[in-house]
Amino acid sequence: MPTRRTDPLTLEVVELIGTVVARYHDEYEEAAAQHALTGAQARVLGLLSLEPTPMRKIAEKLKCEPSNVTGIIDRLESRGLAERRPDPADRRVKVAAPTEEGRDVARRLRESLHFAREPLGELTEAERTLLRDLLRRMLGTA
Amino acid sequence: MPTRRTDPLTLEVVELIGTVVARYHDEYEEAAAQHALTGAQARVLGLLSLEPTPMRKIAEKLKCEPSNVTGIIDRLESRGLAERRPDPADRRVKVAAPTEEGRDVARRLRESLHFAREPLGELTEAERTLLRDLLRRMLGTA
DNA sequence: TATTGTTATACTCTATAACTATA
DNA sequence: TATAGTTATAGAGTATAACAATA
Repeated sequence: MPTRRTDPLTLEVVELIGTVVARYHDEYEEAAAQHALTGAQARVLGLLSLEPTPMRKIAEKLKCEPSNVTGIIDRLESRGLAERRPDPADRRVKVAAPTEEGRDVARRLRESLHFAREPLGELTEAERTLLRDLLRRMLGTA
Repeated sequence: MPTRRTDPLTLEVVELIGTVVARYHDEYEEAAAQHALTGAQARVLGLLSLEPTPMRKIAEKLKCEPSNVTGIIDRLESRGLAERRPDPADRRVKVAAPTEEGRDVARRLRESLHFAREPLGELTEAERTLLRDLLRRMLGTA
């Protein structure tokens, strides 16, 4: 059972993490808006650019109901950034995939996400290693 | 001009931060939902519990248009969690303030935000100090 | 004239429930 | 029967524009 700490140091770290979260979120929305995308559209396009994905799977990754994905893909599709493909193995399934333009937008989107890349440039390699290990332990990854 | 790094170490740290952001966001929404609040309502109630705030100021803190705040405060007010008060110094201004029940909900909300408190319990004090300093430098705070 | 808050409008995201076509 | 995706619906957040009250 982990200790629940309320000392000033822990509270400061919590606040710093809150600041990181807020800044990350703001920069993500801003980058999406530069490409006339909503946050949800940008996230889905990012997913698809990694791998064409069935509608249901997209909902799982977004942690939302499958019915919502229909509209998001509709909007990406109407802008020529994504398309629905049949799954030869299961005719119920529709696999959403980025178009060539969609991949291009996703790439430029990724590049405009300076956050946590430029700021990390301020740290030495040893410091980045340290930060990685601390974050891993916080997240229970290692 | 900071260096834009794309080495594996930096990319892993970026991904870890993305994971932190996602987990933080999910836990926040979940905590809000436990009190039948949306994320936006919970954020505003949290603000008000620190200090009664004019509508316009709330919009600035939320980085949204003032017109949106009207509806959010309306919903908090209809649930008896917040109220609008006149500003004696400027009769155009309406100051939103939490009711006693609103303060109580805000307090319980804060307490249910385990994130970044329990995980930090896994770290020693020296490690938390290190993490604080690295985050500060990343954010340009120090 | 400028500012504060509101209203009206339209769009997107969200969950729920009912539907269809496949399996 | 069960599953994948859709449609229909309703609520909430968002931006924009126009408005009333006050400065």
